[in-house]
Amino acid sequence: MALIIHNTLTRNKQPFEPLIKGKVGIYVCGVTVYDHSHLGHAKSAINFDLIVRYLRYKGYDVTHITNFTDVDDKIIARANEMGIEPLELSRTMIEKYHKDMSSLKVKRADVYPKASETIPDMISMVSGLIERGYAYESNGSVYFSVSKAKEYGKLSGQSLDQMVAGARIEPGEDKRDPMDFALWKAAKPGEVFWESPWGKGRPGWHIECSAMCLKHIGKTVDIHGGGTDLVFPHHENEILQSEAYNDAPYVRYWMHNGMLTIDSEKMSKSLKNFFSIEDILKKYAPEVLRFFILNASYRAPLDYDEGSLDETKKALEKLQNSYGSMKNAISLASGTDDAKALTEKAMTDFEARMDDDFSSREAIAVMYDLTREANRLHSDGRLSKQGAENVVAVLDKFNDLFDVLTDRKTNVVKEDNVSASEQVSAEVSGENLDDVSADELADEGRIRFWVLRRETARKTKDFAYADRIRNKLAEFGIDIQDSKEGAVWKRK
RNA sequence: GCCGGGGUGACAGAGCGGCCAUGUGGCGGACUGCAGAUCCGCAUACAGGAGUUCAAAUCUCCUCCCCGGCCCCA
Repeated sequence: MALIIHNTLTRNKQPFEPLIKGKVGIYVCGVTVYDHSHLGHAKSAINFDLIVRYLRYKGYDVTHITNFTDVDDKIIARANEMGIEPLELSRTMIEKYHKDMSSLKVKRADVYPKASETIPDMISMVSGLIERGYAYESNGSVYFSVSKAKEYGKLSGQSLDQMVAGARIEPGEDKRDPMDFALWKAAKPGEVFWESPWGKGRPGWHIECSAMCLKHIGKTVDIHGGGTDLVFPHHENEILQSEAYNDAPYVRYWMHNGMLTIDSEKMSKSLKNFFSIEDILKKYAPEVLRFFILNASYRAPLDYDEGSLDETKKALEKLQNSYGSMKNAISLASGTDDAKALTEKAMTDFEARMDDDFSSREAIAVMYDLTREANRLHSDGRLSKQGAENVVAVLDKFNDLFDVLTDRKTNVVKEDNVSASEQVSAEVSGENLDDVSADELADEGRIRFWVLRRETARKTKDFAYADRIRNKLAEFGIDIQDSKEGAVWKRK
């Protein structure tokens, strides 16, 4: 089936056709690095992580670019407060960003261009725009003249007339028209600056993305992504600059992720209602966070509140449990059903959902359907070893994209994998349960020993003792569950 | 004010013309020594009003409410 993508430009879903067959150039707006990343940034990164992974899954040769804005008013202001150089601050924050994202298992982009390293490209673009009559210099700054633009507002639906009503010129700006925007800003005393044909200064915000797209992908990029908050004016202005400079369509598909909200309000640094990724990961596994984000539509706003991650954690455990039990069943199942009918349907449905604008939540629903059916086969004793393998293979494919299941080891203690000596020692040994220590249980053999003792106790209907063993091991984070295939233990 | 996106069962969140979403929670049942896991079943769901249609949560119009953007922002 063919992939369709929702394009902000047309506000419709369209079949995806890259400029060059088989290749995709995707540019995703990155962050302004003046502070730690929060959950909202994680949402954007994880949404696009899945999109890129799925494009690769579909066989496209993908070039993924994400920028860092490391030259900006807020960075300068923060650095001044801290008494350090702006680029030093941004360098630290970039490192932190990479660290956070890798702890969330976000795959790296192919290139992370920085504004500070793209200055010459921006300068030549600005010069070109002046030459072509789209921009003008004024007191050391350069502005893009919106009155020269042919199609103002085609992405956001804004019209110039309406915008002009509310716009005003800030003191110290030298614009001819209030809606004009800065391509290059003359340096104020004491600020970082670069030399340019217009004197000392630094680039405006919008120009960096245009320059980076051109440099790393080309005149036309297949997919340009970012948060919905960037649609206007950032992306709108990028279109104006790039199309004026390149004489080519700038972007084929605009993709915008919905904002993460907290108690229904947008999470943002300025509102001070954010949670840093680092803090959240102290309480929850990265898989839980990924699942929370992927278990929703990338385009819709996603509301976070106190209980959402706890609920997500339970929901994910359901899949994880099935994954674990299917893995065990590969060696232990005894039925004859190879589950082919299930797994083939699951794969078809899964891809159909993902092909429909990366509907991850629906794709997840398909996985729940699959595991429910597989669990039923398994508990009815109908699932074969091959069947378990087939189910695991599908879940692994799913997981290559979503990265939410872990290979956490579960261990089955069952008659036919227990040696005679283990059995004897479990029966005759008189060791004291109260002396059990974490050190002892570091040895899996000792865990098996206690699990076997418990089995023996259960056989002789000494349930009080069996329960004491289970409770004792639980104190050390070892969870024992009885199943038809024997006792299963795992470290929590 | 202008431009977008929404209002779905206890809750979270899909679907966008006819058929079961899915998950969490609740209740009942199966299995089990117990626990857990798993399975099965149950619950006045589609903001309100009018219309189109054989058929509407899904299309059209109106009303009400929420969120985002319009300075920076994923």
